Amino acid sequence: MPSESSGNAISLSILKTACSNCNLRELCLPLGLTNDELKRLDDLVSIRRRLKRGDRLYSSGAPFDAIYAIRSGFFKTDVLIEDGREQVTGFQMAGELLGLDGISTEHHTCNAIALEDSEVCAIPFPRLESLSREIHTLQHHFHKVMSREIVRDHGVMMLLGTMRAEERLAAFLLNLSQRFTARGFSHAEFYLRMTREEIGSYLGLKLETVSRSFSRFQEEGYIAVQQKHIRILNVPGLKALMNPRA
Amino acid sequence: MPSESSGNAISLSILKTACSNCNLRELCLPLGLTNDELKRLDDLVSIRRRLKRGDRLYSSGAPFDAIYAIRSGFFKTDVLIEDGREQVTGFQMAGELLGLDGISTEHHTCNAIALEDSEVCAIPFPRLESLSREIHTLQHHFHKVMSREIVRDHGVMMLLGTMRAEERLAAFLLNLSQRFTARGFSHAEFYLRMTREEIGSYLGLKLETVSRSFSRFQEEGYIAVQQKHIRILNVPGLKALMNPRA
DNA sequence: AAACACGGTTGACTTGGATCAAGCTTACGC
DNA sequence: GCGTAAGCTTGATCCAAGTCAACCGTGTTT
Repeated sequence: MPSESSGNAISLSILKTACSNCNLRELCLPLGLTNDELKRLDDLVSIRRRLKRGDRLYSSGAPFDAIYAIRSGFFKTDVLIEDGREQVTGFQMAGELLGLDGISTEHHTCNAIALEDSEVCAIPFPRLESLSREIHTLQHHFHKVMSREIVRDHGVMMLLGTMRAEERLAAFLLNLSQRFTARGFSHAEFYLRMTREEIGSYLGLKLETVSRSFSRFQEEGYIAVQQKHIRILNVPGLKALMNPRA
Repeated sequence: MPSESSGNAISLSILKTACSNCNLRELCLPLGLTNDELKRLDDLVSIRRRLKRGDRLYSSGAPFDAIYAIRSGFFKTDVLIEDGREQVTGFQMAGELLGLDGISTEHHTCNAIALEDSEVCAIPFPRLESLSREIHTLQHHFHKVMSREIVRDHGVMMLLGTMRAEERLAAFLLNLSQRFTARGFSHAEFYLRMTREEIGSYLGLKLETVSRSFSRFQEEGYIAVQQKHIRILNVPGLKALMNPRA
């Protein structure tokens, strides 16, 4: 693992992490649990792990034993094929879960890489299954989270299968904006944590096309771009761009 | 519902359906259950539904209350956007589950349409959740099935995001072949249940491109095509096509 | 402060797949 | 058995995005 945080052998540290006083509990796994149930989840989610920018949370092929809830930071997941092609399958932010792909074969099938210094809570999967056999609400919510991931993937297929470059990028920006809003950040102004190349990989475009589309959006007054700093100036305009026919 | 089988008001018929003597149990939900557990699943999976070619199993927006196991037949799932664009999100065959997308919002988010006369087992979701709280193996297997769907979706993203037309089609054919094989059919000879347009929608291509690629594969001797009848003549050749660089 | 590297922008040119269009095949209804 | 429609094939042309290449901006290292 080349990019493991060097000079600090212990990247897996045991810290008191409690879902019950985590401000992400309304976005994350604990959603809908009673206080008593929350306490039981606390016992399970006791290991927190810090990652520096560029570190891998897990790699494709590695044995699966836990899913991870992002406490802070920003990640990408990607799949590589032998000839070097990369497909970014998603960008994840605080409150979202990572690692669901590993349940299927008991091995991870993609790489999860921190795009900024981040912190995650490890949730040992067998214990999550056993607790969700006891807590109905937890079980149901977990199923919803997995299903939501499937629905999200369908949206990406739609994007990749039917949209043109500028529609894809508009959809991407609006999606980010909406997710930042849900976390209490500005909907109109944010920093991109990923490069043009990573955006391109996610959207099925080359980095030059991403860059050109950003420039066009700026010329048209939809956004202001300065490198990774984005300000959205015209949400309805972007929405119209996404769906030029309707 | 325009295409509901007319002249036959009862498309939802109650028939004795038992997982315990279903020959798909090794592919489907029952995988890994003991005989006693299977009996309990039988109680739950009691409603079978027949669909004619073109019928919808469910539509986007409809309330979700059950997932469906395909007993026989062939389906597509698709998502439509307002301007009429269609994205086929998958083709499903016997032993596979339909409807997982609906768990997330309690409403279906795509359409499921039979591509040939088909039969499905309806599995009321609340009852599945309650049974899987009791049967460990069922719970775990269900999680694996959902996870497998996520992994499959990543594969489609890879295909749509990074592959060229002929690579996509080669991957598609090899995937079908492999799934037919797993069901005891010939790996080398089968009928496509979907049109060129549906294949194109799934692969992010126009029907003309699909048709031309089929023709090229035939010229090169990789396959023999006659409308919907496909014979695969050179599996290694197709595999090489899929990944020309490596 | 200079030098380097990485990421981003922009331009010129190419190309794979889309589009438009015509004709063919197969299946089905009358 | 004939007519029609739906689906498939093939050709000619076009264009959105890819490729190749030069240059710029910013941040980091020495």
